[in-house]
Amino acid sequence: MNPDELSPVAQDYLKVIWSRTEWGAPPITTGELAQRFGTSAANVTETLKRLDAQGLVARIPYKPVELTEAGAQCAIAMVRRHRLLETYLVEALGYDWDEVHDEAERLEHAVSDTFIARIDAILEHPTADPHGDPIPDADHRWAHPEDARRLASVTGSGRFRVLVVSDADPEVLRTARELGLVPGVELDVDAGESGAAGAGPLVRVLGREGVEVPGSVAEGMLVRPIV
Amino acid sequence: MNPDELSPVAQDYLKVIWSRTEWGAPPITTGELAQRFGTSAANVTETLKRLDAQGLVARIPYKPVELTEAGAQCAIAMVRRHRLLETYLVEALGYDWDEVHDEAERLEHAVSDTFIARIDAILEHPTADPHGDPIPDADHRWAHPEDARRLASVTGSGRFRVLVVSDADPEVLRTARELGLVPGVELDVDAGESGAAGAGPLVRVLGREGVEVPGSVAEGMLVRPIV
DNA sequence: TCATGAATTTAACCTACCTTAAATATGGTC
DNA sequence: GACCATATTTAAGGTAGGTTAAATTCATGA
Ligand SMILES: [Mn+2]
Ligand SMILES: [Mn+2]
Ligand SMILES: [Mn+2]
Ligand SMILES: [Mn+2]
Repeated sequence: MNPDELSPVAQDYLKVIWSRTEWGAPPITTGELAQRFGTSAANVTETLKRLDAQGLVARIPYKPVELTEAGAQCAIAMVRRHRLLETYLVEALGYDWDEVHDEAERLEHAVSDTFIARIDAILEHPTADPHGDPIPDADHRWAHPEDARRLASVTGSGRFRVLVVSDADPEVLRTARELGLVPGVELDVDAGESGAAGAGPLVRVLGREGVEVPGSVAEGMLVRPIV
Repeated sequence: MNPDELSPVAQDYLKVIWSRTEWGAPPITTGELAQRFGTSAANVTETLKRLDAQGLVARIPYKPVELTEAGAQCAIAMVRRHRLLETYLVEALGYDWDEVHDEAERLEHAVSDTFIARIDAILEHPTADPHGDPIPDADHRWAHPEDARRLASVTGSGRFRVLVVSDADPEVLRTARELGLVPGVELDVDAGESGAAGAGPLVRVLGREGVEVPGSVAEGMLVRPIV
């Protein structure tokens, strides 16, 4: 099913449900969806019933919701749109990486497949958005590193490369940029035992001073060990 | 009032009501709005009641509808968005002039003021869209030539310059382009008495063969006499 | 096993936008 | 001035996406 036969609300639900499990997290619950969309759990239940009736999610009452194959295909198409748009806003329109998410969140429901194909070509088929999130290609294929983990979950010490910085909170993005923590950067991490709540791990970006990474930033950052 | 506090439906109504009088035509009726949006007259009446309650139109039952000052300001902001987007799609994304209208019709409801300001700067503050329609500036000012008329209404003969080709019908745009009838072009027109219905005036583009312009194209084209 | 608190669903109600069918106002015409 | 065709409005009803409050289910700890 083509995602633009769906309402903007349906498109957003599929995208959020899919994104939840992108890095291996368990499926999303009614309450979490309500929080994410700033709406009531009652409204989420009703909306999930409609998506279930359309064959886009497999809903079991009282359980976290999962996508059907059709729902997943629509979701991936929406994720592709969202991330290509974010990339275009940064590369072609001079947006900062903490400004693009909200704009893309609206544009993704309005652009045509033609528009997406044009910016994909102009950007020369990028494989990651400004935050490091992978961009599925036109055939809905993309590469996810197996050994990604949250910086906040790193214990002990070692050398890592930054993969992704979550675009959910603009403040996290601004802080990360100030600390030099952008996708591709190499880090020496020394995280003690398991990180006291609040304070994050001690991190040294190569060629910079050591800094303590705030918990919120470490929580939103995915890294992979360098072999 | 800022137009993005309004629903897409409200935004489109204001834009269409405003556009109707842009070149001096009388205000638009319920029936014409219904036809334009492909909906029922009953639905138009209900929607106009809501716009009236919001102070955006001054509705007198059974009369053509007119905008309030607040409604006109929103309308102009939407027209500006629409025409800047059309221009950007042609200039930056390689769209053809008969493809941009539908895409802009959706994007205009999704873009932020920031987005509009960026493309306005990149395009160096254009004053006309690809069809020749004037683009209001950020202060909602723009220039309309006084002596514009429909090519279909020209009688006798004379020299004219093409101002605008209507973007309502992509087929008209393709035909106009094939005939060389694009904004800025000079024409020698010989239109006989008042044009038999269907067949349009005889037109000779400077440096080209004389051609008979189809009625639908002559109807959608605004020209001004060259002094 | 069973009581309890939290999460979830159901119920009742709302607005915006859409439909079709029926009623009504309007602008000529005789 | 009454009549008629047409445009418009009103009426009744539907769906998507919201709300709050009440009922229900689930997981869990005593
Ligand atoms: Mn969105
Ligand atoms: Mn992103
Ligand atoms: Mn247009
Ligand atoms: Mn529109």
